[in-house]
This record gives sequence, structure tokens and C-alpha cells, in this order.
Amino acid sequence: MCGRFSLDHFPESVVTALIDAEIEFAPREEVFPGDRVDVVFCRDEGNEVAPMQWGWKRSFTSKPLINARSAGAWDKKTWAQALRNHRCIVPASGFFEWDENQPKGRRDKYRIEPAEDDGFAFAGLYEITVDGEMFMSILTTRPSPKLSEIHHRMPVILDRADYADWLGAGNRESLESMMQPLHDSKLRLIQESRSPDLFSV
DNA sequence: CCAGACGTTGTT
DNA sequence: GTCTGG
DNA sequence: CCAGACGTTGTT
DNA sequence: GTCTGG
Repeated sequence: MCGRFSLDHFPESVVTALIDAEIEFAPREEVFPGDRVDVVFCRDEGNEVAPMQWGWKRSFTSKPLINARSAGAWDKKTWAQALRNHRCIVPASGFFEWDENQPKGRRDKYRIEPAEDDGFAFAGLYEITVDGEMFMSILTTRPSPKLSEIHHRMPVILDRADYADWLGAGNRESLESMMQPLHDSKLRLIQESRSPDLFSV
């Protein structure tokens, strides 16, 4: 991760735990960097939903910053302020990883879904430009043991009990405790496709 | 993130 | 190699 | 003031 | 482009 995730169904339990409102929702099988998705954030004591573009733009690189390493983000000028004041939650139905043990271009694709839920809540950071456009980046952490067999990073996924604290005025210590790998028991790995040459053997 | 294009004049 | 589209 | 970093995943 | 370090 985290270069692609899914929203093939509305992650209702995640969103209703965050906000009590009718949500505009455009399901799509896959969400790509640069796409706009609905993101939840807190402003003036109340949670809100707004479409945000995935990836922060920076002049020093042509690639949008779609991920932020949670370890160290406190000390990086790009993320520090947002980590303190502009945290958000990105609802998703799942995400994708490619098996990095295999050569690039021939990697099996895996879909990761919640084991017993209808969605994930990615921890993210957002910024608003002068013209009011909003951009978000998804925090990453170490992989859970199961995921570590195919990939060395994973998105930060929040527990339901932490949603409010994440969006509220959390202190550094409590925020750090939320940015841990999701427990293996809360995810399912599904092989989505495999390399063509594995079939031809 | 990955996959696929990336180029033109001119020909079919 | 690098950019674009999905 | 100038020089150099700035971001990630993945690669070397 | 903007911030930091020297």
C-alpha cells in the first residue's frame, strides 16, 4: 500500500459511526491516486464530509504524496502541522497489494478486506489550498504479520473506538497508539489475480 | 499502485 | 526512462 | 546570504 | 516553492 484501494460498496458502519447525515457516494471498484473521494474530518466540534483529491502536490516532485509514514511524520515539515491539526478519515471497502516477492510486472494482486466489518477507516492527513481545494494523504505503518508475507507497508487503519479521538484534539501519545498495524484477525487476504506465467507452467 | 504508451508520414 | 490513464 | 532538502515505495 | 542548516 497504499497506491490503490476500493470502494465497491458503501462502508456504511464506518460512515454512520462518524457522521449522521446523508452522504453522496459514488461507488467504484478501484480508487487511484489523483481521484476524488469523500473524506471525513472535524471542524468546529462537528464532523463533516467533503470530497478530497488523493495526493498532496509539491513542487519538488511530480508524483503526488499519496502516503505519509506515520513514524517520523511529527518531525517532517510537510506533515507536522497536518498531523496536529488536519487529521481525517478515509472510508474504504478494502485495499490492494501486489506480492513483492515476485518480479515487477508479474506480481500476484491481493485484495485486503475487513474480516468482520463492511469497511476500513484509513487514517489520513489533509490540506486546503488557497482556492479551497482539499487534498488528502494516507498514513502508513508496518504490516501486520500476515500482510508482511507479501508487502512491507500497510495503511494505518483505525479501530472504531478511536474514530472520535483521531478526529478530535488528541495528544501525541494517544495518536501514536492508534497508528499501529491492524491486527491480523481483523483482515482477510484474497488473491485477486495471479501472474499469467504461473498458469503456463 | 500497475500497465501501457511514448511518434510520424503515409498506407490499408 | 517517464508520463498518463485507470 | 546560499545550498540543499523536501516524500514514499521500492530499489540499489 | 519554501523551509532549514550552515
